Amino acid sequence: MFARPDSRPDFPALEREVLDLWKARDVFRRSVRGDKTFVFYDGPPFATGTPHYGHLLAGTIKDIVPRYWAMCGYRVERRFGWDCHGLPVEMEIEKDLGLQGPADIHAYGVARYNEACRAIVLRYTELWRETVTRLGRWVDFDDDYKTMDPTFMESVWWAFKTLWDRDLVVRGVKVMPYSWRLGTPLSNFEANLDYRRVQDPAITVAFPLVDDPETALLAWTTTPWTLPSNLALCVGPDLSYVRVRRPGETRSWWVAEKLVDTVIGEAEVLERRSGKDLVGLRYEPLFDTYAADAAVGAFRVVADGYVGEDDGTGIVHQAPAFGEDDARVCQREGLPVRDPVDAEGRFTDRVPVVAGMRVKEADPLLIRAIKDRGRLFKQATIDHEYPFCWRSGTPLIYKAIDTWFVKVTALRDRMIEHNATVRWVPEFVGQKRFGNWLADARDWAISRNRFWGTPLPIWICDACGAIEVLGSRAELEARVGRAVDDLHKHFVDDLAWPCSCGGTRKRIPEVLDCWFESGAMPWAQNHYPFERKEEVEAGLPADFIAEGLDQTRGWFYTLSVLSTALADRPAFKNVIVNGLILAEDGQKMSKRLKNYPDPTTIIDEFGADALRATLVASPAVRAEPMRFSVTAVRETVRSVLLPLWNAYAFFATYAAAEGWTPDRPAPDPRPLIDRWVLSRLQSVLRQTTAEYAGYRLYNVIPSVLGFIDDLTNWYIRRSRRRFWRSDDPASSAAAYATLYEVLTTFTRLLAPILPFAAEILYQRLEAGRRPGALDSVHLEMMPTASDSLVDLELEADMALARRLVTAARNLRETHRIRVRQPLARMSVAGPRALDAELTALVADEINVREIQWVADPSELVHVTAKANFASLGKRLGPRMKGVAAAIAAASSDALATWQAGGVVELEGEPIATGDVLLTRTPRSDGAIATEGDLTVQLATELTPELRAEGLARELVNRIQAARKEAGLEVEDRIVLSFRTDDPSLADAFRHHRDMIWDEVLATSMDPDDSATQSVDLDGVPAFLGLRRA
RNA sequence: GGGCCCGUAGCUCAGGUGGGUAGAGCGCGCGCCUGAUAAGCGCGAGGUCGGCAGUUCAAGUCUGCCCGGGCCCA
Repeated sequence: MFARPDSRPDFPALEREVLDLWKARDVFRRSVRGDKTFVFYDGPPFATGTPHYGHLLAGTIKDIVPRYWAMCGYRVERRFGWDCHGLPVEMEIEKDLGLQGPADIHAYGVARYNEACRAIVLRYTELWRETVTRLGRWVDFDDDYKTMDPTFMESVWWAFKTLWDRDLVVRGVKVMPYSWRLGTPLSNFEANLDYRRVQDPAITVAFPLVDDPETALLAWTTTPWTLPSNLALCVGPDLSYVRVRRPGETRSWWVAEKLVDTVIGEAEVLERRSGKDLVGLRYEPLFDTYAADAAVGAFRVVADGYVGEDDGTGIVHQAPAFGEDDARVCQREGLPVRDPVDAEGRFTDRVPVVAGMRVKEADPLLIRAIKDRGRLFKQATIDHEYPFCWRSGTPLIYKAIDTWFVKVTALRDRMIEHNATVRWVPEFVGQKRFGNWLADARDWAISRNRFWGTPLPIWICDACGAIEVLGSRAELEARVGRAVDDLHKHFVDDLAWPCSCGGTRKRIPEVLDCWFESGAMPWAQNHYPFERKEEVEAGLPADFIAEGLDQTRGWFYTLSVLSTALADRPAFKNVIVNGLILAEDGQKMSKRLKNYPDPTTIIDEFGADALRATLVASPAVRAEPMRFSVTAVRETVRSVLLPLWNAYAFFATYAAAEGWTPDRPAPDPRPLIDRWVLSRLQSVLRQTTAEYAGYRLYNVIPSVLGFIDDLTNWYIRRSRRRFWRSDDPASSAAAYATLYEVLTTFTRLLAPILPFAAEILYQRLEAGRRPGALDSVHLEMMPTASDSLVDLELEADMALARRLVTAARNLRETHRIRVRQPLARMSVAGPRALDAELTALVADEINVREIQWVADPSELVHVTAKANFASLGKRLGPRMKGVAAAIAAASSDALATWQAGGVVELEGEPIATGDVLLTRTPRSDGAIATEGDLTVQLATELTPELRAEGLARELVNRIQAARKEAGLEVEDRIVLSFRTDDPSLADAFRHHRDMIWDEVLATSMDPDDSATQSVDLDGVPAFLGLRRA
């Protein structure tokens, strides 16, 4: 019936068998069933590399939670998603094709370029599929979604058009890192790739006041080329500024007070004002480039908190086209963006003195011009870090770029309200991190000057500037009068149509930020609203998503923006956020440094379950960083998988030997220890399912570990005899039925986290061996805890019994008395006496003849009292110290009163038993030990009779060892021989002959001279021999 | 520069709303048990709870500042 298990399980090999079984029986597909729906969204990864531990962790979480709900009767669709567009792909292709930036790409041909991107995007998908599958994650790769699918892109257009119609899209400029060599803006990420230490000019320029030409504001800059575009000067509103005059001069200067020494040197302070009191002062423009803007309020002092006084003058020159803060401040002040620099980084004719020159090359000429105007206060150079284009090696500049924005600021309040309904695990991510991010969310720049992405569906008339936004393929086809099958840039850029004004409507060149696409995934994966309309609307918000902490500003955010904008709902109800996985040395995992083991080698060596359990029991499931180490995986095998296997193997070994089958009834009532383990099982079941349901996966493995200890180190240990050569058929039947019930129930509980181990046990314990068993444990229902089986009093009593055993073992060790040596008695003083059955169990375990319950612990120990600060502190407050001292000095009468549960008055305060903590210390140096409220004493005196029994048990131990050494099977009978010169040992052997024969399965004796194997029994020499009968 | 998280034994980590002598696992040392056996169990050593102030009868826990590490943003 049950097969005898392999003694040494090869988990990776067993797991591969499970994978085959799942595939052959189509278990995943069949597990997607149930009449209630649980909605899961899969965040799409970039497939430009191979999966790493972060993906595996997120993948494990994304597997566990859906498996759990599926076992609770929910239908959980799981579709894999691929993020196909975006810069990472483009960068790889540019490298492959040897292209550098937009000019090269245009020359190469956008169509060929984009098709090259398309071809490479799915390069690693097979590898992903293999790894994710091997991990045991159930997710549908066949019905997946890709952000480059025409249906997906069409839904993205619909989403954009919907935002447009709701007035949530605006056109503006954004100051971005810009490579004039490539003619393109870069992402902040790219700008950070190549910082170099360089020398730049650092000049201080004077801006005389219109109303007082003898007084000038001093501004400092390291980019003189931005000065022709100056439109304002900015001060810190709360900084202190002074007007100073140098000795012997008539002119005076405004500068931050803190910086007078560095900027001016020795000077006389004429006037002191805070920044906000300088606001509104008008000054003479430096160049006449944009002098006309004086009419719209340019060339005056404004204030903003970003201005500091650590360097410069505390007064910052504002060129809104070339600085992000400048642009923000000037926009607020109603000033225009003025940019005299073309796409190649050259000055236009707007600045005649340097027209045609690259901005950086123009610096010296401009400085000269400033000097000629008498406006150069100070010229210096600065040594600092400056960003360079990581591809062309030319310095980057910051430059205003035409950009389309989503008006997140208009959605912010609703997003905050929606976020309050989301269960974040851990909580702080939602409340603090994401909450703060939402609270000062800014408008979202969604256009990219790139190629491989979903084109912005915006057409603009080249004559009148009329804007037309499309939301479907059909609309486009209607405009151009033919079918359009692909919406990528190279298919739609040339599509144009006449405008009512007589001009032509042409598409703008930009594509969408690929984050827009991932945020639109709830709709786009189902081609909403063109298909599956009801399904999508019913599926929002999702019940569950999970990603890494880095998605706070990524997917979590874009999902929230779009679901608020499109549906005015939260995007998800529950989210688990995982932390970063670091290498063992605490550094980031780095392919270059090879400071971490390849995930597949870990899985090949230890199995996917071990990896899953390790990851999911780590701080990474609470969004904290985790140091990954092979040791931890090995430890998981040792502490979780092997004990589990051993428990199964123990059961299967004897069930096979005894021919036990699951249809054998268990007696009612069952023995105490069976009721205990069933109670523990139900308690763990209740606790664990609550953790699953609360998405606190990090609590599951720890609570499971406690039960494994109860099961293997106590239940099975104490029940061994009942499984093998039991002399009590009813007890044996109960033991088998109980352990079977425990193992099969526990298996279901573990199935979401350890899907392979659970399946292995299910196949060996149930499938085909029990009527009604299914094809897979993952088609079973998660058991619900049944309160009727829970006996908390019994659990507490058993816990007390185990503490007694521990204390007794401890005493034996300190007094060097091995457990095989029976002792006459153990005396116990404790909180309560155990019943006869448990007392007998403890006596057997620690090998004493009798356990005596002592009512008055003072026979064994001194009792001293201490104040219970927790109960008294609140009541007494400052009087605590005095009362605590009085309690510590309490009389023996008082101590006795407390022990009896009475109340004693001290310092005018009634002190009850609960207000004190009683400490016991052993009274003599006899074999007494205390642990908390427990005191035990072992009677260590040995009578000849006890000594003889001890020797007999030593002998059994030696014979068993010899049996094993001889390679005998468990059930083999033997012929024994024995010889000793020691009279007491000979006596012990004679006296306990029946017990010894019985234990070692001896059927007869050989002559004494056959005993040749020398053994030592506690210092007593003897010889024994044995052979198979 | 800003937001958030982390800092507890050699290592990896627990330590609701402040309250007893700060715990676990691994590693180390010692011992024990055993037909679940290339396992298992017990005991021990090991700590300025990152630092400094403060609040409090009482701080690993609360507050402030500082130091170190990480993620994200600028």
